[in-house]
Amino acid sequence: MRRATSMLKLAPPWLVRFSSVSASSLVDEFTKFCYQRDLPRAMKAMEAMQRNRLWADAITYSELIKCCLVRGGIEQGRLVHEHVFSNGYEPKTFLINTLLNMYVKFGLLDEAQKLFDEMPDRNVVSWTTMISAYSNSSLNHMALEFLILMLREGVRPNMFTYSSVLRDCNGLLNLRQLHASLMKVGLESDVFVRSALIDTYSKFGEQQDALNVFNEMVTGDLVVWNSIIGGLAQNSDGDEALHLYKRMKRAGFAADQSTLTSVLRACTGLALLELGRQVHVHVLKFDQDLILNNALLDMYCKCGSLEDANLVFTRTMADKDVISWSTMIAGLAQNGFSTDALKLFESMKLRGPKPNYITVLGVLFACSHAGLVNDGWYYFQSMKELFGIDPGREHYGCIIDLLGRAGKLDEAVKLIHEMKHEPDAVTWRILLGACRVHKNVDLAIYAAKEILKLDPTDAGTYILLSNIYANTQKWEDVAEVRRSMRARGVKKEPGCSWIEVSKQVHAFILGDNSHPRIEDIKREISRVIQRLVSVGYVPDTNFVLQDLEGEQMEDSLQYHSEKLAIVFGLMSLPKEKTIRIRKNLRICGDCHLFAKLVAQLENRVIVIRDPIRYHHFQEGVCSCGDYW
DNA sequence: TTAGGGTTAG
Repeated sequence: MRRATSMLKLAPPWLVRFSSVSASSLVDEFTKFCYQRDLPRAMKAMEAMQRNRLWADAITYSELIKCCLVRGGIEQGRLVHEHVFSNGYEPKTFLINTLLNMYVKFGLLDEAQKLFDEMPDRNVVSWTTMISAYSNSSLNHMALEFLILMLREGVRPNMFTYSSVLRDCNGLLNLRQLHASLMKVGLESDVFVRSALIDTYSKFGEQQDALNVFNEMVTGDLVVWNSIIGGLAQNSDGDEALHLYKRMKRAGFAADQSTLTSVLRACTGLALLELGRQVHVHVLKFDQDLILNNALLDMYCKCGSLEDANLVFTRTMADKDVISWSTMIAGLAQNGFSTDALKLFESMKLRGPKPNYITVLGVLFACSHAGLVNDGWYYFQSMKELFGIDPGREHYGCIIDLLGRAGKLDEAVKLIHEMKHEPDAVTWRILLGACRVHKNVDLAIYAAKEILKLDPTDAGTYILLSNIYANTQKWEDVAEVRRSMRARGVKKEPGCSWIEVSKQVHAFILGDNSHPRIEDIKREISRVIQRLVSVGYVPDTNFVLQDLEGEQMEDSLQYHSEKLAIVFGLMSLPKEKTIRIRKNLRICGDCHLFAKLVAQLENRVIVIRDPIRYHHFQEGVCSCGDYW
């Protein structure tokens, strides 16, 4: 009796309680605690059940495992695992799947794999859980391998499996095969599968396929719309992305953070500042969303409105990550505000996140832009030591630009040959830009030939090369270049400039007279040129190394697309409004001079974004420092 | 019990 009493004293209170209840009420108590999400009591009850060789039903355990995931930890999860396999109890596949999912959610792939290997019967859920786990861990080859093994075992994939595995495709062929096989079993109408298909086709740059999948949709949801809008925006088809955004709204869907991020990206690509500002109003609903705010910040930077970007960065954004800082630093540098970019980088080092690969690119770009050769070299040579980042091809590109800008062309070539990475077309184009500024024809020919070896479709480089040969009267070489262009089907892209006026985008294309006010614009250009000539403007017809990408000598200099757009801006926008233009080709020397003088004479601010650089013209100077 | 969409450079 004394012994029994002492045992009771030693035993924890819950054991005393359960020792007095029947087996079925023990399980009932456990079930109750599981559904009440009372994890500590459920765990104690489970221990008592184990002592008494009692088990509950699989759904109750699955509730307990959910509770471990939300409120507990892996230790409790492992105890559940141990219990459901104890004393010869054989858990159903459903329950093992739940445990499998638990290990995956805790990030314990090895343990999940071990359990999966030991499973007597694996069903589609078991396989899909593993496929999804590998897919989320970026082990795409494993996910695909599992799909093959699953098919070999005769387990048929369902919509869950396909929507997981689609993003693991290692090639377009693979994607088309999966697309065909899911169509055979009629799974293409599932919204998850459809959005995964759209997303994956977009990632491979197959926009038409993505659009086909989208257009076959009868009923879809917001994510499907977001997939197609996002895919188009990421593949530089901003116009189509914005068109579908309007359709989405007409179809009755309200934009969420993901939609607005993609819409902002489309505005960024098209330099549509006014539309971007309208989108900003909707962004205010999601003011804590970091990704969306970063996209907003980038939109203002790339649309050339650094005032707005600064306001977003300093006032709106409570949380900032390395992307926010990098965006702002690169934005300042690209728009010609190098000193501000470097100051911001200093404050990032003091109170911001750790800089990454892209942050350093922005910093080097700022140094190059401001001609800070020593600072650029310092950051380049110490980036590994200071920030733990190995210089990549792009960092070398900035330094080649830095040397080129400073006129150190020989050193730039030496660096290209010394760098660890194989130079690509971009590397050689940077050198070519320096040759243009410093009028080094021989080196320009060398760089142009290197570009064409790597990118035989680059129309601008063919034309540049042909112009150089024409200028030095090497007619056979001119003919050879033209032959190569024809043979490869390379065509000169006409110069095009876009300007946003009263919520409408006006496009001006060289040689195209379809704009309703084209005659007025041409008359106004003549008047403006007359005024400019009176203050000393002489049209610059030296195109040989001026015009990199194509608005040609034989075309009328006077009607280059950016001149049409600038003058249309003067005619249509109030005096205090900045004239903002986006171009598809690099700005030519004459248009650059024209813009500087117009800005001065008409007391206007003009911002032109070409494919590579930004030009802020104000009071007769350009933020690019005449280097582009 | 298993699934899909958004941000910095080039």
